[in-house]
Amino acid sequence: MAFNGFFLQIMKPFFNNTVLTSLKNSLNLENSSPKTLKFFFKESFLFLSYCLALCCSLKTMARKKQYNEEEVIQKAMGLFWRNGYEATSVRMLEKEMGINQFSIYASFKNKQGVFLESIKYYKTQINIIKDKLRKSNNGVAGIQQYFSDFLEFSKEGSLCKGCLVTNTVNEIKEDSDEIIMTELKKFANEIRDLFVSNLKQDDSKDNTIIEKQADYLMNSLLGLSIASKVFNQNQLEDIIEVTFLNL
Amino acid sequence: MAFNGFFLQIMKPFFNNTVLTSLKNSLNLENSSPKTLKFFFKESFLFLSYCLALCCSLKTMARKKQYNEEEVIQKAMGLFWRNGYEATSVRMLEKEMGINQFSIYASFKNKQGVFLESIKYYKTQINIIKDKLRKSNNGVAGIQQYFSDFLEFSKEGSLCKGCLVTNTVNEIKEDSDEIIMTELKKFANEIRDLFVSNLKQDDSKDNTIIEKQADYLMNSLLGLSIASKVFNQNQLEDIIEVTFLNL
DNA sequence: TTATTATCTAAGCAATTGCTTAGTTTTGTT
DNA sequence: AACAAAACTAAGCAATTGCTTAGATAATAA
Repeated sequence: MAFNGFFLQIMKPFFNNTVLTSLKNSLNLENSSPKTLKFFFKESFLFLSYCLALCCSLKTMARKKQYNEEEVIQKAMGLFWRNGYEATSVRMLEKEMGINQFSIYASFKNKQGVFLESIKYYKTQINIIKDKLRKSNNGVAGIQQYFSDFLEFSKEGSLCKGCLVTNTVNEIKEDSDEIIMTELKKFANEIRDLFVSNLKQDDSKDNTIIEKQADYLMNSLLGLSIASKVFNQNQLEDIIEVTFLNL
Repeated sequence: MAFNGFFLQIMKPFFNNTVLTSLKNSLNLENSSPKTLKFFFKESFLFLSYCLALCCSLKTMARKKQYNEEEVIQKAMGLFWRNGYEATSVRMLEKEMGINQFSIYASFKNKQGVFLESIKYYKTQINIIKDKLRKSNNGVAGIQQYFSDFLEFSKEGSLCKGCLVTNTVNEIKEDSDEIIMTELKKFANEIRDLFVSNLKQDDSKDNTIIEKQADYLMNSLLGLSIASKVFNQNQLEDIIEVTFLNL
């Protein structure tokens, strides 16, 4: 039996639009807002009965999703990268992603959700140069190449956008968005671990030196993220050169 | 003849409140908004006659200013430093500075004016450690001490606020506030020049090396501004130590 | 052709923002 | 005590913000 308009009409008085959409898309309540969860438990009996009815609905959807989520997230990531998190409004996202606000909220729940998906996409892209470093097995020279690759990666035409993660860490306050902060710190630690791994390829370095040098390299990378917006290409290359003189 | 309510009443229909306040405080039209200037020129005849009357007003003000501008700017600077420029609303400034919004606009013209005054004050404070570096005549070791002094300077209790200038550079987009960007770049160049000056105390360095090392040090300082918010004290000290191994 | 869902459109909401207004209160001078 | 200006208070404005609603339209399967 198909999930039909009759059931939807009956459920409407109990759930708002985005909840209904969520219900249709998935029964996964993970990350639902407390308000939504509270409402769900409050109407648990009715909810259960409708879920039963929903589970009976086996027919494929009449209309397939038209926009590709990865494509629109890529566009959103670009905007966040150029503008920063706070200065990017949902209306700007709507224009850049090419889908309307309702679809944004239906697919990603809220602005933060769009941003977190953008960070995930950013990770897949920067993984290209991280994998290059991982596979190079080239110790410090590999890390130096990573720095150059990173500068190339952060360019958009003549515009240098720095690192999306570093930009955002410096922009939002820790207490204002813990989820985002946690993700960003995780990301930074992954890069640091990679540096440690490559530094360990030099048997002459003991662990204390390696930890210090890893922090030193992270600091330089943080600096480059900002410097890339202010210094010219020659200066940036010189900075990398001097950075690696004694490693 | 005193500047009295009669003149003020007559001028009121031609000027808004903040212009009237400005008129009373000063005849300096520098940095007046184009709208204000246009209005001034538009009513130049009337304006000139009132200026004449104003110039005749020799009596001292009945009531002295009660709040100290430097004190309130110091408080504003602290807020901008902790929160960032955009995340600091005028209502928050009002609370922190302890004066009402009208007085803020009367004294500083707009939010940007408050921020620019805050940057000026920030400069007077960081000049303490810049002067220490300038007078130390201690080459690279003096610069290293400056790094440590900077970390101490950026602390507020256990909170590390980074560099007010670096924070803001990373937060606002270049095209969104040119006046602020210009001030911030000027500030950075002053510090770089100081580094160059100290590096030159080592006769063995030629100019090319010095320019490279100055950029390298600026990059490290930019990095520290962010790192100071994330890394612990030992890590920061290690970063500085490793940074100066290359010089 | 009909049913169903995806996606859109237009409008709206409450809160926040930078800034202004008009009148009131406070304070210091005469 | 009166006068004059500083500073305050309360309210307001237009624009922007994140997010929601209700109905309409488009696209696909049956």
